[in-house]
Amino acid sequence: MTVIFSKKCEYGLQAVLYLATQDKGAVVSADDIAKKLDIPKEFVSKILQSLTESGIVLSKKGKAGGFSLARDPQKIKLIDIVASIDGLAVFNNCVLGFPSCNPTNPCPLHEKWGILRTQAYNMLSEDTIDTFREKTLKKVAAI
Amino acid sequence: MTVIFSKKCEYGLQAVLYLATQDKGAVVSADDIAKKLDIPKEFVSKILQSLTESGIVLSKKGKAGGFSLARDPQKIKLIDIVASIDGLAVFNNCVLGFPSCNPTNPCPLHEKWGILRTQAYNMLSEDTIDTFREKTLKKVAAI
DNA sequence: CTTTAATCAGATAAAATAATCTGGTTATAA
DNA sequence: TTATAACCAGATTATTTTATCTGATTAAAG
Repeated sequence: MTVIFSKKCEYGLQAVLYLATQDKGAVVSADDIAKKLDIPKEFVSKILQSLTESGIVLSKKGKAGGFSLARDPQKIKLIDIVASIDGLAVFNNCVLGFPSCNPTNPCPLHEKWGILRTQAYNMLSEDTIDTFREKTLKKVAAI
Repeated sequence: MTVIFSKKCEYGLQAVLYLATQDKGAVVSADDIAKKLDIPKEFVSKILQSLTESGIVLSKKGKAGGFSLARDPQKIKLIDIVASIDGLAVFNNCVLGFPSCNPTNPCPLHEKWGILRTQAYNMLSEDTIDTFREKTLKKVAAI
């Protein structure tokens, strides 16, 4: 099982972080990305297609084609990828699965979890992905 | 989609919290629990069966049978239910899905997420479920 | 031009999760 | 002692998620 994001979203985050380690304008094929990250090629290919539609990555067709970031890594945040793939329901839904959990009708964990989920949201929206360049390079090298 | 627990686990947590609102020794049928919580009867029934095997709840067979807590609510923590149903992998796995994410080979979010996940673990292991009695009663009444 | 290597779109398959069904056993209580 | 209402065990079905396949299109490079 995944932690909080779907596999689709995890792979999307990994792929975008990886693209952010490339030189500006560089194009990387889905096949290369899949190999570097050790994830299924066809799957990540589909995910990159959808991120292209969302305007997060650019695709270049034909021979020597592939993917690159649609904007500067200083202008992309992890929450953008999450919002595009999984959506933001995880930041609204009840951690215990109770229906309509809100301040008026809180579940027993509502307040405590509310604090954590705000922190989680911040973790994904405070930094832009250029911040993660070095760490991603190291991590990917070790896969 | 769920937040961090499977549906099975969410329902299990709800059911145990509900049992903790009952008078000591009181027996509640799976059908009653399902109705109060507005969740599928057959499904919660299976979950309660497994929680019986884990020694978290007691089952009483036959007419007027049902379920009750296997020990005092002062001795049960939410993490016990999570550990029994989903396991604790969620507190070890990489939030970005990278393989073998650890202090030696951290992903870009390793440290930040590590703090949050410790807090999440604490949230589930600090209090015993008797603490949640009042809040659960209110929440269930409003379903 | 033709070959090649890539994305793209849509269908399909496989696996995991969620939910239900069936028939059996157990125990209460009329 | 019989009817009833519950849990139990295992099988099955349904749904969602994950992953793959197929054929078409695109564009670079020989």
